[in-house]
This record gives sequence, C-alpha cells and structure tokens, in this order.
Amino acid sequence: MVANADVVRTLERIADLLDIKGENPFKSRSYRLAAVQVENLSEQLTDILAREGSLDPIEGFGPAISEKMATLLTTGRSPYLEQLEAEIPPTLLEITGLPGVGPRTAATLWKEAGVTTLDDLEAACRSGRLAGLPRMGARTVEKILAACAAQRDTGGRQRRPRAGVEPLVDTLLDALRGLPATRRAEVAGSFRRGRDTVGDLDLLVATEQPHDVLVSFAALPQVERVLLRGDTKCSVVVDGLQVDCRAVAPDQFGAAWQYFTGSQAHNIRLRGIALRRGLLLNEYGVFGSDDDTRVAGATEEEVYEALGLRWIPPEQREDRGEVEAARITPVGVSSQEGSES
DNA sequence: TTAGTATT
DNA sequence: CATAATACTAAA
Repeated sequence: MVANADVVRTLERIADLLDIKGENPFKSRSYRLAAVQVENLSEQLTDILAREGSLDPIEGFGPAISEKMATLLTTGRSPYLEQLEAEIPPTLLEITGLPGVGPRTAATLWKEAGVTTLDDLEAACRSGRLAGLPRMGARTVEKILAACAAQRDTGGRQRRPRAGVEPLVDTLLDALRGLPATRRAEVAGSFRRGRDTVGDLDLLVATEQPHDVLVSFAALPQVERVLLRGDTKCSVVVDGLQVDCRAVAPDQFGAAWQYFTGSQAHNIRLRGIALRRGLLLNEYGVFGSDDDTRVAGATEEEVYEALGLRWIPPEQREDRGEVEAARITPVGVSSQEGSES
C-alpha cells in the first residue's frame, strides 16, 4: 500500500535530483508544487485513483506527473525516479542537505571532483583538490568542512516536537526582551502557526538598533554556531536547532510578523493578491506600486485589511482556502480592485 | 556586481 | 508560459 506520504517523498526526491541535474527550474518546481498538493489532501491518493481512474483532477497534477504517480501507486515503484537515481548519485542529496551547499555546488563537486558522498567531500576539501573549481575559494572550503563536522555531530537536521522546543523559545524571547534596544520580541514561523513539529525557530525583534540587537543575539551563551549575521537577519544554531532572528523597525513589525509567520504558500497567495490590487507586499509593509507610499505595516490587522482581508489566525495560514474565506470584498464584483480609495 | 543559497 | 519578494556571503 502506497501512502500519500510516500508519494510526497517521491515527488520531492525527483525535484531535488532534477535540480542537481540542472533541469529547467520550472520542472522541479512542478514536482514540488504537486508534493504540496498531496500533503494538503485529506483523502488517500489510492482512493482517488480508484474512483476517478486517474490523478488528473488533483491540482498541480498535469498528465506527466499524473501518469508517473499512478504507476507508483499501482506498482509500488517509480521507474522515473529509479532512472534519475541511476543518472545522478542519490547520495548527493546528503551533500545538498548541508547548510550553504545547494544543487549547483553539488553538481560541480560531482562532475568536476568526482565527489558523491559526505566522506568524499571531506576528503576532497582536505586534499586541496577543490581549489580552482568555480566559486570554490578557501573560505568556502572551510565552511563546507565545518558543515560536515556539524552534520557528523548532530546527525543532521530533523524536525522536532513542539513541546521539546517550548522552553527554548521562552528562554530566547526572554533574552531578546532583556536587551536594552528591544522594543518587542515575538516568535513566528511554524511554531507560531501551532504546528506540532518545528524544523527551526523564527524570532522577530522590533528595534531601532537592529545591528546591536543581532550582535547581542549571536553572542548569547546558548548559541553554538553562527551560520550568518547581517544587519537585519541572523541565523544561529542552539541545541542543534537552527534559530533565525530578524530585526525590523517597530512600525514594520506587523508586516514582518506576517511575513515571518508564513506559511510560505500563504505568503505567496497574499503577495499575489497584493499584485492584483496594484500593491506590493513585503516584510516591510504594503506599498502602492506606482509610488512608494506605504499603506500598511505596523500591525498584522492593517496588512490584511489593506489586501481586503480579515485578519487570519496563524494556525490557519497554510493556503488551504483560508485566504478566500477571509475576503471582505466579494470576488468578481469589480475588475479593477486596486481603484478603490 | 553576480552567483548561489537561503527564508517566510 | 512559468510563485513573491528579499537577505547574506563569497567569488569574480
């Protein structure tokens, strides 16, 4: 019996391998989009296939993906995935799993240096064999070695239960709130959306001194490793868990909290609505696209309102119909939605 | 400045 | 044809 989760894994694996292969990015995106649609299904794909005779009716499933996944459901195997795995060493996926190493780098390491496994990669880094490869300077090699070491220690990244990270969230929020420059600090991301597992933690700080706050954040005693630190954003590892902290001006807090809470699919939906209304939505606010006038941003409520929506509770922000349900302006009434004052 | 990777 | 918008880092 092939479960929906198996189909999701297959679709994502195909997408990852296509990226390493250097295929058209729209192709891998289609597989990822299909994976998201399956994740959101409440019904078993096998039941749909039995009833409909095909998977075509599923959103995000065109003829090609439909046919491939029907084969997987009926035979338990995916010849297409197997062919890709024969073409591209699937162990390269462990390498793209390292933070900072993506599909382009993995492809170069494989084709130019014969690297296919993490052990290969470490040996290649130490041997100096990577010098001369495009975009592969000494600093990059050092970063890769550090990432390999971290991977060995922690066994890599995995989602963990919400309950297990709750104390950490409290500790870090308290630490941020204790900084003199902090005006407000809140948790965002999947934790705020109430998910029962989290892959990382997302924290947001309102401040007039973002640089100072992020320097202090990176220097917290709990921090094991600093992945990156800029003037608005800092990523660290605490207790083996990645923690991203974003610092914004207080009057941008609402837009930033909305953005940082996600989900990604929810944000894309909202930004699409903004475009259709002649607006631009980003983490700094809602802007008129003609001029730079900001029409919202201090609170989440005003961000949603500027888009003609009621505020949506974080737990519902998954792009599973909640945006349509929150519409204040009825659909299809006007063809020029952006023209109201 | 650009390429690559990353985040929601 | 093609999902939105932006941030950080190292290399070129």
